[in-house]
Amino acid sequence: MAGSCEISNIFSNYISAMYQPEEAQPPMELLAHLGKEDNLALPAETTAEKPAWFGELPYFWSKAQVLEWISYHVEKNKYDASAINFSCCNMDGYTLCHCTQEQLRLIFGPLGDELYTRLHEIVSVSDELTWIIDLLEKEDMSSQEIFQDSELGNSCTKESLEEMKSTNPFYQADFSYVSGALSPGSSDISVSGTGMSHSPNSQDSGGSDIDPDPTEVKLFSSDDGFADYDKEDVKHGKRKRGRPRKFSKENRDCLETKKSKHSPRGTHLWEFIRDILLHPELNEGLMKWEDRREGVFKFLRSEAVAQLWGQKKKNSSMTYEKLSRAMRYYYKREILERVDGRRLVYKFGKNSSGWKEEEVLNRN
DNA sequence: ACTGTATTTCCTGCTT
DNA sequence: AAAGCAGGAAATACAG
Repeated sequence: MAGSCEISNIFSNYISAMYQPEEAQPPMELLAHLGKEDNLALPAETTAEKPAWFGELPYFWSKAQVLEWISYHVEKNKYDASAINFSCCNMDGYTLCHCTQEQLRLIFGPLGDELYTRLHEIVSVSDELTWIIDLLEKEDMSSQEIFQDSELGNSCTKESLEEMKSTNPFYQADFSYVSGALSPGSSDISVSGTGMSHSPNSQDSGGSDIDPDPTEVKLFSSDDGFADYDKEDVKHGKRKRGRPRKFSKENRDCLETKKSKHSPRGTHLWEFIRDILLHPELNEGLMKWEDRREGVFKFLRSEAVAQLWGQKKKNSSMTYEKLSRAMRYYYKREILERVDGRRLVYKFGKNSSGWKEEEVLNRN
């Protein structure tokens, strides 16, 4: 029930971390000046504490929110607003998100680069959380037992889902389920109060995780990373990363319908793992800290995490076995340290970062 | 074109 | 017996 709210909060917190509270006050006088254009007036209450764009995906920003966000950065950077061609600022968030860096530079001058960077920081945050959305959707759908034939990968259901995705113009933003744009009545998309329905088997008992059927996750493998969307199709002739798989008949059938996939660089496995751990309200049941201070953590639902990683990399055949091999490579690089004798338990090493409580708090 | 990185995939053997 | 761990080997996409 509280799922969508929780994600909204998470997103809001992310943005809060990016924009420190004391700086988050948009300059009222500037806003008033900018707001003279017809439909750009800002609701006063939205600027009283947090800007109107706070906690909402850029894709869904209204023209006013876009303007407010721009104003915030004008003020923050002490930029001479007279150099800006305000006639070009009358755009909503969706339009803004599709502006190239050059376009923004054209409109905002040198500030355009800053705006482009900041905007894509926010967008990348939403992209980082894609897996959470996917998971929530998956959990919810499985709870509704819609995909009873997951073992066989019911193609009709798959297709209808894909169609559902493609007809949703905001699907690629991946937050369409959680933003305010979602109708309150659609709470069935969200999950139970635990963030995820807790599997009775997900207890801390040696990692025997009964996960949803991997094929079920396949059905939901989303194409995150809107920027790379089109490139995938162009490159469909390329082979998949890694050693070629030995094809069993089962695998052949599975792969025949699989899209070409490779993931853009940017998020490493250990960062992905770290990010799961940093969101306890969402990762409940997937992973947990064993010793927060020391960076010791444990997989509770190893296969589910592997599937999520696979989803992120557009690789539906990811397993914990493969994921764990990649994890073991981190020992040598001291990104992870060995924890002997404890199954599914790892520890962050000195070459990892961003997981310590101080680092998380100072994240800016 | 080449090289290094970061996986991905498969494998054998061992441990829990 | 099954699951997980360890680590070698090979393959690959991608960035520089």
